[in-house]
Amino acid sequence: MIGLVDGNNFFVSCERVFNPKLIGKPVAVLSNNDGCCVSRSNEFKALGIAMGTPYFQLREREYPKGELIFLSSNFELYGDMSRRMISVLREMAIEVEQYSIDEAFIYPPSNADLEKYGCEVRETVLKWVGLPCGVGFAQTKTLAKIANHIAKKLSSGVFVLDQDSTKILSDLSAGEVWGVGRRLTLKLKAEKIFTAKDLRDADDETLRRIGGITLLRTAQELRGISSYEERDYDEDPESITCSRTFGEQITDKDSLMESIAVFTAQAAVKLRRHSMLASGCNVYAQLAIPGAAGRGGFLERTVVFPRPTDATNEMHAAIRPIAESLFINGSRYRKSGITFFGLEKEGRAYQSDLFSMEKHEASKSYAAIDKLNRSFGAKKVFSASEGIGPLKWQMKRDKISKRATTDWRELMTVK
DNA sequence: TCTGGGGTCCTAGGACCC
DNA sequence: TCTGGGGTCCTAGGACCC
Repeated sequence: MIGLVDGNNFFVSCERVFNPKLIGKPVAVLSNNDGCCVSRSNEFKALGIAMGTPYFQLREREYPKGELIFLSSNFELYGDMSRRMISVLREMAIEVEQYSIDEAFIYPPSNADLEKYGCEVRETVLKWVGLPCGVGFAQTKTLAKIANHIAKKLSSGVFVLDQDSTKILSDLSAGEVWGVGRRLTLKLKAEKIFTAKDLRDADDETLRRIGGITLLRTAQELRGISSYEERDYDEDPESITCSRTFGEQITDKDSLMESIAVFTAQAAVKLRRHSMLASGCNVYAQLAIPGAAGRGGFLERTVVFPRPTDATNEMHAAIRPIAESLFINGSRYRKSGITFFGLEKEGRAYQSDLFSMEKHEASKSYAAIDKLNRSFGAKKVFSASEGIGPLKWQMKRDKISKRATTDWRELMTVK
């Protein structure tokens, strides 16, 4: 049996740990730039406001003043709380596969009474970390996801799906199954596949035709046959991205180049954290097209580095001349970003690198720079190309809470 | 007139996830 | 006027190799 532990309303719950006044109230955490609601408390959900609703729409609606509480996202806090939750799970399970910031698959000890064990896991996470979660057990990951959904509606917060699941699957629409999104739901409807049970019992050829091998695997999982390879979600990534929508749109070349330099530097920090080298990157800018709801208008360039590298200055040098061609005079830009690809572990490339001495020196200085920036706060040491004044395109986060667990200067004070 | 088969690697695009 | 960011997997097609 596989278990899925999933934090309830995760970002909101993290905020409540350090601000108990938020308990019992309708609270939502907003995406970057205070764009839209990405995490909602139960009280907020009860008002019928959907996930992803733009914040500006809610500001205009008729709610009594102060009834709804909005917070900017504080990913430093959520990331740290997530690490704490996972470390509790590691103490209690045979194996843990973290799947996302707020959920993990766990393999329970053999012979465990799952109902009881699930409750213990739940209570320990709540007591030690302060976060409520749901725990679901089943034969496969897809079924464990379903068990978890049911668990969250129960007062115990735990559900074991071990008997025949036909009744449960026939009450569940196909679109709610993990791996079935909006597009697939439409295609399935055309084939008269409406419920999770219909999906489970559909014939393989139909499934293969409309959703490829991925959909076939989903159906297998519903049948109780594990079809996902065990994957360690903590292992090294295949690509690393850093991108942001600007706090306000920009029209000048300096700001655009500055933003790309900053995102390059940030992505390079992530790269070095994994001890990896990138062989190149895609760098892009998005034009602000009125009424396009943030879609379209992407300009993109591919840059191949002279050699695989993790040194920010080498990247800046290679990217700058090519990125300049993204700028069109008189255009407005809403976003820019960068994705590193062709990632490899540092040691492997090291041997084939003729200039390894030089490379080694660069790595050492960036290791020192990363350490300084970690100890003394972000952007204490940086390249001038990242901009020295206030950055006018920086994202808006007007309602951010304190980084209560990762910064000494922002600890809670008790009166 | 007749023009193989099998493999790898890379990229772009689509779909999905949280 | 104002709608996030960071990933994964699969597939198809092209380039290239023997």
